Amino acid sequence: MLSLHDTTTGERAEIEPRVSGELSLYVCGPTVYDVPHLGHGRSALVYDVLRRYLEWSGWRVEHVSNITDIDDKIIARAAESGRSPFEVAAEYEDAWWAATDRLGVLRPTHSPRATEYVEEMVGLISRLVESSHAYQAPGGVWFSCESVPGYGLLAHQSLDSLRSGARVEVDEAKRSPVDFALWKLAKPGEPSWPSPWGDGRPGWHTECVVMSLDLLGDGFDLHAGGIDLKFPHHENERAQAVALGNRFAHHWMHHAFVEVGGEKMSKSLGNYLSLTDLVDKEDPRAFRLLTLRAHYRSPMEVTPAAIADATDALGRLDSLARRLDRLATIAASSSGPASRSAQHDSDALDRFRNFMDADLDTPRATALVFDLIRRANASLDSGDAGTGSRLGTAAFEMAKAMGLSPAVDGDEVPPEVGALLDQRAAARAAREWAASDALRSRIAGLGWTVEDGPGGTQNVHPSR
RNA sequence: GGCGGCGUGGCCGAGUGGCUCAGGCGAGGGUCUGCAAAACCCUUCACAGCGGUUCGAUUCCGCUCGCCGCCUCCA
Repeated sequence: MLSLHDTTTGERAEIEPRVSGELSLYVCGPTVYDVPHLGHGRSALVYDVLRRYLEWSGWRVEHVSNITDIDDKIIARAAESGRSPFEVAAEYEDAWWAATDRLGVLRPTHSPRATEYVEEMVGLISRLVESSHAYQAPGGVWFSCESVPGYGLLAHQSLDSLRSGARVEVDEAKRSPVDFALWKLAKPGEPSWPSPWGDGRPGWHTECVVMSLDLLGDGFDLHAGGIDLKFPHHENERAQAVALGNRFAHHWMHHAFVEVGGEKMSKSLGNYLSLTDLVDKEDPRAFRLLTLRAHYRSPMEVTPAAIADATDALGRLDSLARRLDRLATIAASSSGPASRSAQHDSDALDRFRNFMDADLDTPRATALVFDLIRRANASLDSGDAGTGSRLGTAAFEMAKAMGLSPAVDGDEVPPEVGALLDQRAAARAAREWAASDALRSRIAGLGWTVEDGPGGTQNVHPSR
C-alpha cells in the first residue's frame, strides 16, 4: 500500500483513498507566461511517475492539473510584446503541452483553465464575503486569514509568526500583511470580468480551490505541487475551502526544486534552463531518469554532465532491449519453446513495489532496475537465456511503471547503409580487416553503430 | 527573527545503529572480439568539523562551520 510523506504532519502516512483503488489527485500546474523550465518539468515528471505507478498497480487515477492563464505576469508579458494576454497564454500553454508530451508525461484527466472558472470564482468569493471571511477594500477583495482557525497548518507556523515575518508592505488596504487578494480590480487596459465589486480578475489562490472542488469534489485524496507552493499558495487555498466548511484535500505532498549551483532554478534568478530546449536537444528520457534517481523531496542538479551521465545509463537499458529482441526473434524463427513468453521475476517486482510504496523511493527502484539489467546480461552471457529474459523483462516492466521505456529502433536501415553493411560482411568474410574497419567508419558517419558478434554482425542501430 | 532542509567516494546520487555501507557515470585491470562496440568480472571509494549517548555511529543527540529554501510572484 502506498504511503507518502504528508506536508501537514511531516510524517509518512498510508494513502487511504475515498474510493478504494482510486486516487483523486490535484496538481498545481503552470502559469503560462513563458516557456517552461526544468523545474516545471520535474514537477510534471514527479506526478506522472506517481500516476503511472498507481495505474500500473491497477488503480484508477483522476488527475486534475490546472493552467493559470490569467495573471499579472501574463499581463506584463503581453504589454511588453504588444499582444493580448490571451495570445500570450495560448502560446505558452502550447509550449507547455509540447514539452511535457516530449517528456512522455500523460495528459491530466482534466486540465481546466482559470479563465474558464471565473464565474465560479466570483461565486466562491461572494460566499466568503457574505460569511465575513473576506472584505472589500480599495483595489479589490481580500481574504482575512485570521478568520480561519488553523491557518498555518501547511507552513507549520502560527499566524503570529507568519505575520511578524511578512516581508510585504502593509499598504494596499490590507488589514493584515498575511491577507491575500481574492479579486483584483482592473486597471485601464487590463482584461477583466464582471463582479459585484467591480470589473476585475481573480487572485491566484482561488482558482485551484474552485476547480479542485468542482472536478474532484470535497475531501479529494491528494493535493500536490512544488515546495514553494506550500506557503502561501496552498495554505491560502486551504484557508478559503475550510472557511466555507470544506474538508478540502486529504493528503498534501510537495516536491523539491531543481537547483543550479545549489540555488533554486527560477525565472527571477535568471538561472533557468528551458525545458523546451532540453527535450529538443537531448533524449527526454535522460531528464526523466535524472528525476527518478533523485528522491522527489530532495533537491537535484541538472548539469550537462548529469544529462550525459543519464544518457549513457539509458544506453544500458536500450542495449539489453536490443539483445532480448534479438533473442526473441531467433526463438520465434526457430519456433522453439525457448523464452517465448518470458515470465516476470515476481520477487524483484515485489521489491520494486515495496520501494515505490515507501514514499516513492524511485532512487532505489531505479537502482533495482539497473541491477536487474546487469544480472540479465550476466545470465545471457553465461548462456542462460531463460533467466536472462526473465530478469530483463522484470527490469523493463518496472521501468515502464515509472514511464521509462527502451528506445525502439523502429526505423529501417536506409539503403545506403544496407549496401555498406553488405560490403562490410563480404570484407569480413574475406578477412580484409582494414577494408572492414573503413566501412564501419563510413557507416558510423551516417549515424549508425555496428556491433559484431562471434558469428558476424549482430546488431545495427542508430548511434546516440 | 520564525519555520524547513542540506553537507556522502573522481562526479551524480541513495541509504542504514553493527552484517559483503545502493545504483549510474568515470578511471584502472581483465574476459570476450580480427580490432572495436556491447556485455560481464575485478579494483578504486565516503559519510563537513567537534563533543556526547552506545559494546559499537556515517546513521541518534548537542554544538560549530558552510550552504540552501519558504515567510513577496514562483514547480
